[in-house]
Amino acid sequence: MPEGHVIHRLAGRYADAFGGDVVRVDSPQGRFADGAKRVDDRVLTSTDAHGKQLFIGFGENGWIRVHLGLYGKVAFGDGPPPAPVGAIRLRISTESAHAELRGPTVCELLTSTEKSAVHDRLGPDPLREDADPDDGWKRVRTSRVSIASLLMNQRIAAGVGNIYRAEVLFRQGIDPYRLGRNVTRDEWDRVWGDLVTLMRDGVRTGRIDTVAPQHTPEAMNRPPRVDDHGGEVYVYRRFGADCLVCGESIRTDVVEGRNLFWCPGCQKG
DNA sequence: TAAGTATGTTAAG
DNA sequence: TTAACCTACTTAC
Repeated sequence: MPEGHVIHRLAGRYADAFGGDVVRVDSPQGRFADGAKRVDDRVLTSTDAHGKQLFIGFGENGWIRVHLGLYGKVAFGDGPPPAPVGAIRLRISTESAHAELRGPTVCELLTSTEKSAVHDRLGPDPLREDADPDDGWKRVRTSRVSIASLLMNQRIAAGVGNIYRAEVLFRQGIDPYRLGRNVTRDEWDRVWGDLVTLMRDGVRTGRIDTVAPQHTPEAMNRPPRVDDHGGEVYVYRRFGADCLVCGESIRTDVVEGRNLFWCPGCQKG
């Protein structure tokens, strides 16, 4: 279950396991059988990640685009692949390693032109070197939509999902219902900078911790809750519990179809 | 055994 | 705005 950090991590894992190798590609479940056939026994040349999109490159033969959606998962293992268990959409393997993809929203083979079109409809990704936060700010500064809605928009900050949305707004003390046009440039810069820090940590650790020691705000002097996803968070899924900083009761609402969590005490105005 | 849940997106109404 | 979709796992009955 993935926000951008998971996807960038996967790009690294695929590259480490298979980069430069001739790989077997198939689709035991069958739904990617045609695409798999076209890159089977080819060299896996490179990988790329932009927001929640993962790209696995096969040189002139194109790119596999994967979007995990809500449920998608990849399981890596050493050695040749075992007999398939469950619905494996995409399996990549050599004699020394294998990777099994289950449950993605998207798994398709693209040309490089089609891949470019995907990049074009995504905004800056805090995890990419080429990201320009001004591209997101241009949309935020004039928007009559709430910042909580805007942070779900992949054209504004690609890779941000429901946990990062809730936690970054909490850390920056911003009311999630504040309209984009009422967010200051300084606040946006701080939100962006915090996303860069948090998401880089996420790539390194494989989970979302909002309290890594090097950037813990002084006010956050109590330990966060360990969420079921394995990360340590302050507001995500803590509905009804006391805020770990100010003690007020954490609230929840559905915004952009997703459960938003925030602290009415820490996030005013 | 059935229902509910999940870090997401798209298409139909 | 709502429903549909991809899968596996947990909880309720």
